Amino acid sequence: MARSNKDRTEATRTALLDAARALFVDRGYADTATPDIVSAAGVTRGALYHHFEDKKALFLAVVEREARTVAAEIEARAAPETAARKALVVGARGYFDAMSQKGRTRLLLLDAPAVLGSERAAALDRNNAEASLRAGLSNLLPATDEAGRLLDQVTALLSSAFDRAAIEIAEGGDRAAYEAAIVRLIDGLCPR
Amino acid sequence: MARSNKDRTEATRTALLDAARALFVDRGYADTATPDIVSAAGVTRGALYHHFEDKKALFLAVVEREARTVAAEIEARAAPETAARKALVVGARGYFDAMSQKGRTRLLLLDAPAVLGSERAAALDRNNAEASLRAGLSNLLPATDEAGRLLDQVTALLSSAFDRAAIEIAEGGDRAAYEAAIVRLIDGLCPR
DNA sequence: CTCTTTACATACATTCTGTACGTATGATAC
DNA sequence: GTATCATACGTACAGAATGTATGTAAAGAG
Repeated sequence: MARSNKDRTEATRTALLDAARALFVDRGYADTATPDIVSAAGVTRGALYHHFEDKKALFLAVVEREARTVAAEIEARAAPETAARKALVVGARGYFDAMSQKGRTRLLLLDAPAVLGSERAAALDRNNAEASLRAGLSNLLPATDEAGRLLDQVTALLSSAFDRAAIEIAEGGDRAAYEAAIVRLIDGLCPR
Repeated sequence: MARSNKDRTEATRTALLDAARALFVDRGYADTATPDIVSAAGVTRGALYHHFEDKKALFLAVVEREARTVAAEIEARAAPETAARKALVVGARGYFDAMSQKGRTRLLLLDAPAVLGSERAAALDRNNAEASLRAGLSNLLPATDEAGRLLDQVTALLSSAFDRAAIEIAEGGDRAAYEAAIVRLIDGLCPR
């Protein structure tokens, strides 16, 4: 079985990403050791440190892939041409569904900010889930209103509220109540 | 200089807490080694592991003390007998002031959830900063309104928004804009 | 004054991370 | 096709960190 270098790289990298994701989700970043990762992936630590600069870089790659997946799952459900408010509510449901996948809150919302720093984590969000939230809000809020003028800040704050809701739901909180609270927050932003 | 056991314990514990706080703030939990902590505190690792079960327990003690300090700083400014909305705005300013202390966002908002778990971190919040927020909101929102009925959830979401704002401000964001956005969120919750 | 407990100090075992070095195989130039 | 190079690993090692086990001196109790 002669494989091209490209194929080998691809196979090894995804094996590492898959194994690392499973362990990071299960035990958290700090309690996951690289020997366990490579053992689960069926490779050696030499392969890991060949493809990734260090453990943190591997974690970053896992998180980036996960964030893209979440964004894609939400996007897949977005009904086009719906009213701005409805689109936001649908987006909220999609986000909570996506974040219900076991361990995603830990991976994306707890470990990522601590390991990568809040700036890198926030940047990741901005390019994925937060981007669609911003788009939705900009459709809902007229630029003339104060909430519209503060679009960036309001987006960041609401995004954080979404994250907290996702965490609470993942830990057994009342999903309907948190969804209602989010909707109430959004409705409050609309001009009166 | 013959000291009682109580005094020795007190002195050693606070020396450890102070040194650990400074290093955790400066480098983060993961990049702070216990040899460095005890060296800065002028004691040995034996003393550390005598007074604290492990590194995590020391971190928890640091975070608990810090959370109480933040709550106290906010409380100290709270003007009694002001209107509900004004009280919340004053509380917001106090929170942002308190969280402006260098490294507090990292300690309380980034490392604590990752190290202690979101549940323990959330519980810490509930007993400190989040408690006064809840009280303020319960004065502002009538229990008959939806926002009032969802007080617990709304408090959690807003608390998270406060935290995100504090992080952004600490990283150079526009404080006035984030304050305005927070106020706009709160005002939106008031019944129309 | 004796006995026990507390508050440390020291030494050790385990484990992890990152690096240095060696090797085999695919890719490339001729 | 072959010589050369680059890539993709595997292995061995150095350094450091955590937690524990064990020893000791001083405080406290009776």
